[in-house]
Parts: sequence; structure tokens; C-alpha cells
Amino acid sequence: MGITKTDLFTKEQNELALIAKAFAHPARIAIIQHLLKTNACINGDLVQELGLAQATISQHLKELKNLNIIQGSIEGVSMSYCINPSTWKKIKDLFNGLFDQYDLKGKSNCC
Amino acid sequence: MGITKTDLFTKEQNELALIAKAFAHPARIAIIQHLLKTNACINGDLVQELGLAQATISQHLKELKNLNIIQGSIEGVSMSYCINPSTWKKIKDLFNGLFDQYDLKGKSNCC
DNA sequence: ACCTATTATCGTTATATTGCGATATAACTT
DNA sequence: AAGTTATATCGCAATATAACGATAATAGGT
Repeated sequence: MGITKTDLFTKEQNELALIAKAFAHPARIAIIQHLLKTNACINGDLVQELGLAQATISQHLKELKNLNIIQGSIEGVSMSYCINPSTWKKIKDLFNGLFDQYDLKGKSNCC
Repeated sequence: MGITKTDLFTKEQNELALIAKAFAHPARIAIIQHLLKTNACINGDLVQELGLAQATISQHLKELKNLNIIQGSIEGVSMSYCINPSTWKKIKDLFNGLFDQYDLKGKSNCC
């Protein structure tokens, strides 16, 4: 079947999973890291930086853009992408909300 | 061709992507949240809790176990799973390392 | 030893993802 | 307007994932 049964889960669980999916490819991690470092970059730079074809990178960028993780603006002939600050904060809060559920507990009464 | 070119990326990038992939399904998020809440649960409980088939949940648990995110011990007839504390800390640090690359910068010189 | 309850694995089907060549689109240059 | 450069989209092939029924394996009770 191969289709995720999203209706079985909460909105938050589906949202977290979708964001995690965006992070679930090293090329997209690399793109995000590059954007974090340079605070804006253009598609062409990435084709040099990573060893993937232009079409492939364009597709990864599209996925990140669809989730509003990055945003792009036309920079003459080329395209300038950067992190979307508000989405980034939201992602950070979502993940930290999950991470922090653990620290509250005693760590040792485990199996 | 559907195969990720892991050799193009750093060890950290591949590691982050692998962990993100583990989080990239709402059922696995739900399992993790349940484990965080109860600090140990049995496979059977999860079949009741989530609406998925036993085989499906067993498969999700296996994936989480393969990445050492959870660990299991035999509890009589059933199986008791819980979060692996050291892996959890490692994951938290990995993600926060990524998140914190952004706060250091001025947020507004963006596209 | 046999039955029962619980979890793991196998095999299969349906769908999703990755990667890229080829082509289209858009904008700047001269 | 023709050429150049940069990015996006299309279409395809290869691989990966999700889900589950059927079956195997394991442990406890009687």
C-alpha cells in the first residue's frame, strides 16, 4: 500500500513528520547548512558545492520551499534562497518540544 | 535512480538525515511520544493506541531499534520498549547544533 | 506436551522518493 | 531579436517505504 495513514495521527504528529521528512536527505541538510552559513545563496553555487545535477538540486529546493523552510527571490538572472526565519523558529520549537519531554523524567527507570 | 548519493556528503549530514528519516513518519513520532510519556511501553499497547496492524507497528519499532533510538527488553510474554537515553541526548545535540547555527546571525539581512 | 498470547519475519502490493537528461521558461546582454 | 545564462519542469528508470495478511518463533499457563 505504501500510503501513510495520516488520519490516525494528531496534527502535531503529522506536522513533525513532514518537517522531519524535509530533513531526511543529506542534500537538503547540506543546502540548509549552506544557507545558514552564507545567509543567502543561489542555486548555481549549490550545483558547484554539492555534486548533484542542476535538476536534482532544483527539486530539493522546491521541496524545502513548499514547506516554507526556505524562501527565494529573483536576483537578476539567478535565484537567491534563504532560510525563512519564522518557519525556522517554529521548527526549532516543535523539535525542542519533543526533546524536552524527556529531560523532565528520571532517566534511569528504563528497560 | 532512487538511491541517495551518501558519498557526496559529510558524515554529520548523513547522520542527521538518517535520524530525521526515523522521525519522518507520524506513527514513529507517536510511538516515541508514547514512550516519552510512559517511559516504557509494550508493543501490544501500541497496537491498541495507534490504529495500525501489529505487523506494521513491529516494523516501525524495528526501524527505531536499528537506529538505537529505542531499546527493548523481554517482559514475560511481551516486549517492553523505551527510549535509549544516550542516543536521545545525541539526537538532541545534533539537531540543536543545526538550529543554533541560525540564532548567531542577524535575522534580517534576508531575501 | 498442548494451548494461548505476543511479537517477529516473510512476501506482496501500492505508493513515494531520488536522480537526471531533455526541454521549457525567464531575464539579462549586445 | 538573437544569443547567453540560470533556474524550473517533465518524464522516466531505479530504488525505497508503508501497510498488512500469513506464518513462524517464543514464552507462559494448564
